[in-house]
Amino acid sequence: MKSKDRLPDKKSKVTVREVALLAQVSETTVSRIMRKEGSVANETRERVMNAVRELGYVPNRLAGSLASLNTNLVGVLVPSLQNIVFPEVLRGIQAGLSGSHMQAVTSVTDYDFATEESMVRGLLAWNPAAVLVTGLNHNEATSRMLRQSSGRVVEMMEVDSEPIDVAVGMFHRSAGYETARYLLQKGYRHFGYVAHDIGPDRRARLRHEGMAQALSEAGLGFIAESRAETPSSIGIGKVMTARLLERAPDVKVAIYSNDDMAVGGVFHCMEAGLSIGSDLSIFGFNGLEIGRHLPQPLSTMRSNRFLIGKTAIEQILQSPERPAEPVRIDTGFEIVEGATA
Amino acid sequence: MKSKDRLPDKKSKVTVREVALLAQVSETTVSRIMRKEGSVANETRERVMNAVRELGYVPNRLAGSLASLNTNLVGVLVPSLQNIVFPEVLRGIQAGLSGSHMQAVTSVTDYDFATEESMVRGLLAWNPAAVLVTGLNHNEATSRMLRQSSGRVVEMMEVDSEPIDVAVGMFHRSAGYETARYLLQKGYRHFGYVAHDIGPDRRARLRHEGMAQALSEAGLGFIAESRAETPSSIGIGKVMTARLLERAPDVKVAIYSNDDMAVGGVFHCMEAGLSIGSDLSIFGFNGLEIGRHLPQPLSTMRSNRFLIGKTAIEQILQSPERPAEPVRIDTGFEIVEGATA
DNA sequence: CTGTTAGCGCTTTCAG
DNA sequence: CTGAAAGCGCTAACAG
Repeated sequence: MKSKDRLPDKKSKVTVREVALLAQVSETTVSRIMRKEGSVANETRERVMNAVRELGYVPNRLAGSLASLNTNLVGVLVPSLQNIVFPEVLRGIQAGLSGSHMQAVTSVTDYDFATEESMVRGLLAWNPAAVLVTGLNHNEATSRMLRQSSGRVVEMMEVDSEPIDVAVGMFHRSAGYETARYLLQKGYRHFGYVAHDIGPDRRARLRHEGMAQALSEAGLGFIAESRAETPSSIGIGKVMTARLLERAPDVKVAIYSNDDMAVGGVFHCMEAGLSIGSDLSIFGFNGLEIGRHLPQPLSTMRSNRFLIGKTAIEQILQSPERPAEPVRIDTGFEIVEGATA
Repeated sequence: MKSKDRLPDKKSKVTVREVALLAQVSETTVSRIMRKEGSVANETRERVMNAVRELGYVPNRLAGSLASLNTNLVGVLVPSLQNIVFPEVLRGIQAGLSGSHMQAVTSVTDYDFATEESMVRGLLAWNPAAVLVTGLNHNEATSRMLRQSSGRVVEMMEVDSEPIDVAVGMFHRSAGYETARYLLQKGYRHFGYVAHDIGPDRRARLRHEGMAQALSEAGLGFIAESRAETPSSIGIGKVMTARLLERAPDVKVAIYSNDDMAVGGVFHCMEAGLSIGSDLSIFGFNGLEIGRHLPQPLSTMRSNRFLIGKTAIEQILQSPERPAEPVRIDTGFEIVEGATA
């Protein structure tokens, strides 16, 4: 053993008690100093801080939070980390959190309501200051727990229906509607739809509904739809595009459930020797970085994912209390005019 | 108010006490039942569970963990969520965790040692059963805290040097070396290097060292290097590739710091009308999904990110105690033979 | 500016 | 199989 014997013993835990003893003050004073709250004589503070350093004291938040009846925890539930969308929401959350003393606890539901329920239960057990969940749909038990929980509840990504406390996101139905309107105005008449498994993805379904409505108002509809039974990926986007064109070779523009799928469509066309924009036009959803850098920039609809995460945190930082009426914050969406549609 | 008055009052918190009172048993018994530990009469158990349901009781883990002196928390620290690499590690972690009763608390360091230090301090305050950090390099204070902490410590991603407790990952130096060897064997002699800002990215630096060594052993070296001062992205990969070729038009193969950068290189070539594989060959690192689906599949080196996360969790689940000697677990790497090099 | 006194809600012996 | 008592480590009043 080469370590100096003066190092704190790893066995014996150091608590406020040890620090107080060493610094010759009360535990309260130590606590006050650690929390940077109340006023303390400079001389005392230094004595205590020296003891803290000497002992390598780290306050136990379990005890602190239990005593003060409030944690600095924010529980976060996202459905997936498979594509870059939710990591970007998480980045927004981290950005919003930085500077605050809050800490995020993240779990992944895999788009499954039962999993969501057990994770919400697990999160609430920590008495978080807030819980951020994805979407406005949950099962009965989850909704009840969230409604009854003492902290704030933010439902992220969509504002299409009424939230429990506050919702931050966009209107997916409108996004779908505007997508179809945009393409109709560009003169397209032969529409196809390519999607991942949107069964568990209510927001993708809402967008599809909006598109269908706009088309129907124009006396049109999708000539063909090609839906996978797996989560979205570039690979499955390629496969589903091939399938769409086999089934309906006269499709002139394909709307995709999201950018990952759309990029797959772009790659399919490149390989099949199809000219994108004339043989087949492509429109995505999300506005991911990759779309901007494709040889022909992807036409798509930007969702403001980072902003959603950041705004969600700003909301809960603003007030520890729920508003009298549920609030919806629309982070909007914009058409990204690319070269593929 | 349309809610039934029989619903539990949202104001008054329910604790073991309330449940015990309603079920006519002691708090101890309630606690035992909630923890599924020790033996209880079936009749009693049912009475208690009914009370639990009626009151909507959720045990407070803060109190529980404080009393039992151990949490089911796993603290996780990753440097970034910008590209899909670390989300995939997190997926592995979640996968390893599912079925266990552990919960992950994740934070992002932004490749900054000082940030890492404060986050490690913040995590340790929750008395986690384990902490998973990225990489084997930390600042002095962080290393000390990790060494002295009571739980397990896993250092993820690399095994190039000696860990504190257990390291799970690959040898990045060897990966770089093998990359260059592979390309040398294919007959390449004019090498270029394209990178993001690898200052804070020790693993990318190790790979670069490995490449340089292999080249030097062959009496060669990089003709030109093009390094950005920003994090990796497809966009910056494009820009840096253009810059490399301006500076050194005779480069025949470019090795990239990772796949994001390499995909940018591919897109640059497509736009510039360069034939990939003959005008310029491209080699990445990571083996991301997108590379497999490019019109010409990307030649790259697969890192097993999901496996790293999953293995890290398996290690800490295996034993709550640190091994006598630090352990390194090599998750390996493999050349992915694509069409770009 | 500092200390005293009570808990926070749960788990843990240890008896019965 | 069940309960009583004694904390876990910290913070919140309230005095002084």
